[in-house]
Amino acid sequence: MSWTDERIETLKTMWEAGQTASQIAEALGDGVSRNAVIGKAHRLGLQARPSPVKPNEVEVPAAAPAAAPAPVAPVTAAAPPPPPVVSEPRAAAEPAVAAPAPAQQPILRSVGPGGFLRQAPGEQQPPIAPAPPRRLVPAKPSPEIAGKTSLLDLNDRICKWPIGHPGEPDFHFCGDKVNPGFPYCVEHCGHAYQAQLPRRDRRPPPPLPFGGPRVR
DNA sequence: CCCTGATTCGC
DNA sequence: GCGAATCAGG
Repeated sequence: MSWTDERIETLKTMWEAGQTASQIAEALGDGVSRNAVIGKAHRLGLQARPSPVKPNEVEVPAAAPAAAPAPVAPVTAAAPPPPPVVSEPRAAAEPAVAAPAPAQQPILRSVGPGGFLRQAPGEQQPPIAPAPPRRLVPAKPSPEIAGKTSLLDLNDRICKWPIGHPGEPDFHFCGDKVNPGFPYCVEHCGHAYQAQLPRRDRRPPPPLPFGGPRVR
């Protein structure tokens, strides 16, 4: 796949929104690597953005007046404006009730009242999986959702648990790192994969993140 | 280890 | 122009 205008625009927008190169690469899909994104971003001229390995360029050789570049601000040059870095709370793990979520050393599997084993996720389908929203997929990433985990940011390793409701301005996804092998993070796996009680004893409907009355 | 962006360089 | 390889910091 080549760099079409749309893909370049997506790259630009996401890059400027502070998305990482990996996120952009996976959002673009089609085997676009992180390096491809970075390379293209640089070629497009849009670079900047704090790099972990490029903190600053101190320019104080001092004793070289002839080769010294022009002074910048004669008056108060000691405080350059801070870069507009929107520190992205990409993993706002809810403090919550500290769900233990004992990983999965043995396969995560619940036992029903009759003593039968339930299927573990991965063996078939999750019993309760939030349905993805239909429609309402912004064609262009908008700055409104910058910082939030939008649909564009979904990939194989971040939690796809929806936060809020589709259509709401702040609708986004959890975005935390997934519990490996699951589509959700450890905490939300605990919400998604619950042992089902027999139908007779199950009065309240399952806590679907979509559809049902507002959770949280 | 994982992650990040920057740079290089052969294609 | 492109992007894998590589580098280097967190």
